[in-house]
Amino acid sequence: MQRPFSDVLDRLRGKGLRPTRQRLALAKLLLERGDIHVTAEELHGMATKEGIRVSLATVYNTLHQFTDAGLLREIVVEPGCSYFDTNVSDHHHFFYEDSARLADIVGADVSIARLPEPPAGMHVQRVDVVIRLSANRKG
Amino acid sequence: MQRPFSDVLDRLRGKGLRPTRQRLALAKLLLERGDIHVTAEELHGMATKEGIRVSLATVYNTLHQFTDAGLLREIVVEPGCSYFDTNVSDHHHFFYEDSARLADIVGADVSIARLPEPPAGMHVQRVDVVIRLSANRKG
DNA sequence: GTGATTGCAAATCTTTTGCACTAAA
DNA sequence: TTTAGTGCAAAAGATTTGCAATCAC
Repeated sequence: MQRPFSDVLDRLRGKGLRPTRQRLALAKLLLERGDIHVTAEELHGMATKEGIRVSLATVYNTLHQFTDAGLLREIVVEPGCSYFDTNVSDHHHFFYEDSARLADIVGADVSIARLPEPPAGMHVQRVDVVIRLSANRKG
Repeated sequence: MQRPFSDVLDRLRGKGLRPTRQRLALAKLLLERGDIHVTAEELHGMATKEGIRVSLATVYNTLHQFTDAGLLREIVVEPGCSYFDTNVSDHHHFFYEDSARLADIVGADVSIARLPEPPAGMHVQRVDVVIRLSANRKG
């Protein structure tokens, strides 16, 4: 599952994104560690922790460039904060309301039996399913 | 479907919300005109247009009080802006990405065939399905 | 070199909050 | 009266943008 460094570089190049120091470092953080969901703030924190110097503005810009390039998927489940998902395949999410965490649902575990016809002149861009979870009351 | 004024008043009272001039006016705007989806800014605009003087801060507070009381449902589909839905029954949404509009999907038109088991100690609070639509390319 | 990218700080946008004032019960 | 609710302006977050400095090619 782990891809070699040169692959990240190629993936950026393949999308027409110049592989700058910052983009490479962020791409490695994001794409070489399985499926994760991060906010811009969190990714900035991860970078800082690893000694990568990058501004928060660049993190935001980079996340959106990666999203536009199809390397990430943006998910909004709560007001005031976007998550970015490194899993860009067709899948849905659990959202833990108590901890504000997202988790992927294995594709086959949710299936939509019937989809309504999209209105005339429209086509379906994407279907998002979010299952919101709370902790059971103790006792 | 249209309920009389006194009913709005009773609904507020029933929820323990003191029926102030502002709350009554906003409740009438929201609850006496079928199913709608509004942002705080839009509702404030609607109120202003009808000559109802109410501050944007009060609109925000009121929307959240109504949501907590179960009179509205909050929906987030894009970063930086919440919608409030007057339809609080179980249903899902179309989201028109081009115009940033929401529309209800009739309940029976979407059905989820299989739901994954919620993780241990968790229960499902709500399932949100958003079908994102774009206009077809002309030509 | 040259144009794309970055960093910073300032700007923007949505939403929340503190607090004196007003109104409902 | 007494307490909840309102308005305003200021604060708080998340995100974006302008622009000079820097980097990839």
